[in-house]
Amino acid sequence: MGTVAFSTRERLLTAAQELIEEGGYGAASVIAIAERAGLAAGTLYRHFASKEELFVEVFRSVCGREEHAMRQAAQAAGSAPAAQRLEIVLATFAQRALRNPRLAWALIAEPVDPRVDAERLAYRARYAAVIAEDLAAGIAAGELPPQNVDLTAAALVGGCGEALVGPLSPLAPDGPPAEEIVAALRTFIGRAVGAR
Amino acid sequence: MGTVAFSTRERLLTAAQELIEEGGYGAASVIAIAERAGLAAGTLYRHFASKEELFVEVFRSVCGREEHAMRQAAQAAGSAPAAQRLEIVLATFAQRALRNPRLAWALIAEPVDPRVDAERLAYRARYAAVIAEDLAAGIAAGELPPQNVDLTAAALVGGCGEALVGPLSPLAPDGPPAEEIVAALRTFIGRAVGAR
DNA sequence: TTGCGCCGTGAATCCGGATTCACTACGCTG
DNA sequence: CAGCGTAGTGAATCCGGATTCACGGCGCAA
Repeated sequence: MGTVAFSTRERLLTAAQELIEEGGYGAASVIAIAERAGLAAGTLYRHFASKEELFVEVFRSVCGREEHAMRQAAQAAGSAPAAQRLEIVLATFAQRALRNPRLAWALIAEPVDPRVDAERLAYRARYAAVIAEDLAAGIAAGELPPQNVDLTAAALVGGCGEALVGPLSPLAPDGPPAEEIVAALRTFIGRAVGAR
Repeated sequence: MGTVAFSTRERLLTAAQELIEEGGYGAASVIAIAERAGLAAGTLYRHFASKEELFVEVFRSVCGREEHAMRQAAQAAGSAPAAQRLEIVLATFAQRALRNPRLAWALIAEPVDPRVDAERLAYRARYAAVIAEDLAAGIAAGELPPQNVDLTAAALVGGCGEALVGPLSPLAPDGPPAEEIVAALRTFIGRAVGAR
């Protein structure tokens, strides 16, 4: 007991994620993935119809985790004023990204095959949806001024993403410390949202 | 007089741009580009060391044009209050993008080879620099609250980009009309920047 | 006219990965 | 033990584009 036997499928998924984490999509070739999972290339196809399918699944699991973390943060900040809740939710997103930069970069900005990219789009929309909910609640409560909720949400997600692209980029090793970035981001968010 | 003879090189560049405009990078294969320019594939290599080099050049010329347009808009709005100038500059960016969605999408979001992608990053930074200048001026003039200029600038560029990704996406044909998007964006920008 | 570059040609070739598939190994069941 | 199914193997193959290069014309200068 204790040691769970990981299925081959799972091993392939983690192998892929690890490789992406270390060297981006480029490093995650079928051969490299299989090798890390202790298998031969052909075996991958016993478990996934294609490499792309495997990637999509990795993408989903990681992004799903992020979305979940954001929702949890929102939950936890339940009673705070709307603007603060939004700051907290997006700061959560940013902090998590900064803690695992290479993976975050892969999810946010690195070029990928179109089908995987579609997944990216989808998850951005979901992140935006999380933001939009809180935004709408804040407006309804009279805490925030009326505004185009969907656009503001998209702009916030995009804004945070872009603000992180620099710091996350595998090319630009070290910029300002994470806390500073997050703090500045919170100021930005608070204002953008129309908090007095 | 009047009719300028376009060099073969120029014809290849416009052919590539047109193809990207119509069908994205995927549509711009070496053969398609050469064909549209009225040439054979091999000829492209008499004028560019590689396909990539050609792409980078297209990218630069288009993005350079955008940057120029933004700077001009900033110039023209010279006397307006800082927040308004920023709105105007970014609205210019957005409007131009919305007028040529497929190309804008290719420049802003479509997956490309890393070297071309590097160009994208570089130009985002230049757009951000344009914003940062006005931002800094506004703060110096006491019109805007002090803030992390670079981060705000990046977040604004990213925010506008993301807000446009939906509307621009070749997959999602028609959302709200352009003016509405631009108007909502201006509200967002004004607030994000800290205008009273 | 001959010689020499320059521009252009496009079929043949290269290239880097994904994908296939005939085969082996192992464990289970009748 | 024979039969069968599942998991695994990895060398061979496929694939889609970029890239090469041996081979014309064409115009200019000697």
